[in-house]
Amino acid sequence: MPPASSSNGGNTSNNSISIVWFRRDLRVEDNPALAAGVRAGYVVSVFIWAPEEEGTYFPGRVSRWWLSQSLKHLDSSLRSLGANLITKRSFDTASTLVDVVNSTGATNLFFNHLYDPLSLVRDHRIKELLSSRGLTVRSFNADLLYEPWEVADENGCPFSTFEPFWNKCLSMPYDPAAPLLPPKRIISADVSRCPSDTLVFEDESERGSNALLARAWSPGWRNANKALNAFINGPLIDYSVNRRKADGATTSLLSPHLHFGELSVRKVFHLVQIKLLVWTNEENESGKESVNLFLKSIGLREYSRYLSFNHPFSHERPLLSHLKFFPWVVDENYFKAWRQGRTGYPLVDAGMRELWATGWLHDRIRVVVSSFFVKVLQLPWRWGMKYFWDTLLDADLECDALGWQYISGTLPDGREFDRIDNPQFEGYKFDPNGEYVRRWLPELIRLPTEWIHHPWDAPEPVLQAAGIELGSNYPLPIVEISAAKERIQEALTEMWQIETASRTAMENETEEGLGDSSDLPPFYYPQEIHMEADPEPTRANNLLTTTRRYSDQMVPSITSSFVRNDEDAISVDISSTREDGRAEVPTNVNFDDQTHGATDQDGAAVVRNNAVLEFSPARLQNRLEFSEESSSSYTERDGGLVPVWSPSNLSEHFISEETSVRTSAYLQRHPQTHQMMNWRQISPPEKLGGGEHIAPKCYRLDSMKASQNVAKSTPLFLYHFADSKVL
DNA sequence: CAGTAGTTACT
DNA sequence: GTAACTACT
Repeated sequence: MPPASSSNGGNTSNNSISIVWFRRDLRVEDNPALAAGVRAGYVVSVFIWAPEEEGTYFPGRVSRWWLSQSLKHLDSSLRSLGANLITKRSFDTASTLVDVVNSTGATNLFFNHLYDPLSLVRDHRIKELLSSRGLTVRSFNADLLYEPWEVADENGCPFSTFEPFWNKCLSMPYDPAAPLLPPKRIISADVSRCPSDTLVFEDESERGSNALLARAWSPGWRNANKALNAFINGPLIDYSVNRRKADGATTSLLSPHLHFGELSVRKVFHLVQIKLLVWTNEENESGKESVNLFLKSIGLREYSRYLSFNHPFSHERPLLSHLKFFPWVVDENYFKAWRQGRTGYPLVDAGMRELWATGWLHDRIRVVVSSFFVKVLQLPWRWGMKYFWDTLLDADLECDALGWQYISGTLPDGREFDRIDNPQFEGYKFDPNGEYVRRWLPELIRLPTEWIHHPWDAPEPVLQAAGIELGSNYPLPIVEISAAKERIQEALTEMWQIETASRTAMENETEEGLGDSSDLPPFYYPQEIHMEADPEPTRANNLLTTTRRYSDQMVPSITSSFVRNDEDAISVDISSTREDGRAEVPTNVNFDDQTHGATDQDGAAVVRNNAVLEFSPARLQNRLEFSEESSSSYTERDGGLVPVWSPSNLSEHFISEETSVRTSAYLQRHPQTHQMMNWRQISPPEKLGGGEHIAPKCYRLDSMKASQNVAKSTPLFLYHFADSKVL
């Protein structure tokens, strides 16, 4: 049992022991949790590695590599300040934290907020658990300019589109908190009874590929600052001009640093603002435009957290459900061709090869390949998002969910669904000279620029001269754009039919509840995910060969995932090893076996091999203890802010909220879809009574009315600060 | 002013 | 490639 905290008055005395729990805030500068720990006295810095808790979103190889490097960097910084980083391998973060409390005598726990759905639940649980054990638990904003609950419209409701959200952020009455300097020194607590585990982030097969990464990237918060300075004093001024070039380092390249919190976004914001002032004085219009565009991309990152916080299922469920019945193409061969860069569209293929080889992709090209995935191949977007998650160096659940939802047309302000971007035209836009394509598709290296983005149109002699045999050493288009357009229209027709049938079924349904729980079918993701074919185009043939090269970029298999179970028993079975040679997170690490089978009351979880995370709203709801309270005292800037979940009925609010979100242009052109969906969703059948007369009210497309509906609808999560009880 | 050419597109 | 918006004749 930990020593009970004697001072619960809110002011931690200056000689108490604090755990500073590092997560995705791997820096000593502008780290409010660390600063609070230093202020309070003795510090135990701890990082807990519990990837199994992430379920499906188990970090990919390159992401794990970055993390391992970043932790080394942080550890050396902390050591030079006086306190090393304790690293723990865990299968249950909460019980590991309790262990750390017990072995160090800590009375405070400080950490910085995260906004992904898993963290929201876990952190809330941990706060409850440790508070109940007498600890002072305080959490801070280190990841955002403004906390999600600080940014609301004039009615106090969350925004549902980006533009007004970002305008509001830029015109807040107070500036984002000024960045904190690093502590001058840290007084370490006695951690002799709290030894570190050796964390293993790569296995043998991954080592070679990872060594290459170090040539291109330098993780760590000091390196992040260098990269920031280099960008601000270099490419930033030409950002507006250069950002459309697929090739070359004209973007900031800061996203992996930001993902792991090596860089404070508030510091980025402040430094960039200074440039804006300078260029405004100099009347440098393109410089100003560049800054505003770059800030907008910072804003999109903010918005991704904002969305995730307000709609914690945005990574697995469309925000607008008007495509709920869309018949996606469930074709693993298409998926494979896309991953391997063998679709026959040079810009798409070049992008996929680059991603595969480097873990990096220019923002434009991400749009191109994901749009192709959703619109041309019509594969389920969550496959694509998962693949991005597994392969991107800056894989970020919130950002990627936002991106894929945008591409898929399931955001209120997204693009229309039935618009297909043509990679041929995008190719000449983003890669006018074909340099990017030739770099990643050497088989096309001798093809003239005139044909580089549409080799299928090239005359036979040209192809011959270039050494290209379509269908042999470079594929013909896997799907024609015109065929994709037709298929989209057919599929939409089919979707409306299914919807109508479903609505009819609902009308005849006497029992309630069937509809909502079935909204989210278990996430099926193809299991055989490797990069099988040899990526080197000179040797590649058109067939999807099955030569396996495990040493290269692989998508880690879903070896084990948490499945939230309805029973409150935990059975952890991590040890069962895989027979095949797939990449997986190594498990040969030191960990305490007693955490292994630990039971706790609400984190019920079962690890099953090859199980896929199922994390449905209904189940989440069951897991949360909702608070009755709500509060509007959002004034406190930091410290003690722990979001508390408080809706009465999660799924109901979520769905009714969907209906009031401003409709997209697509819906305006297809009102019948919208009408049906809303009609169905707005209230369960048994409350409908007459039915007919309720429907028209709910799908009114008048945007003013719609925004009022947003305003009136109960927010999905009413967060408030429960810390008055604790501090 | 209408019509046309040129441009830019997006979370 | 299409839509939507600018600037110019």
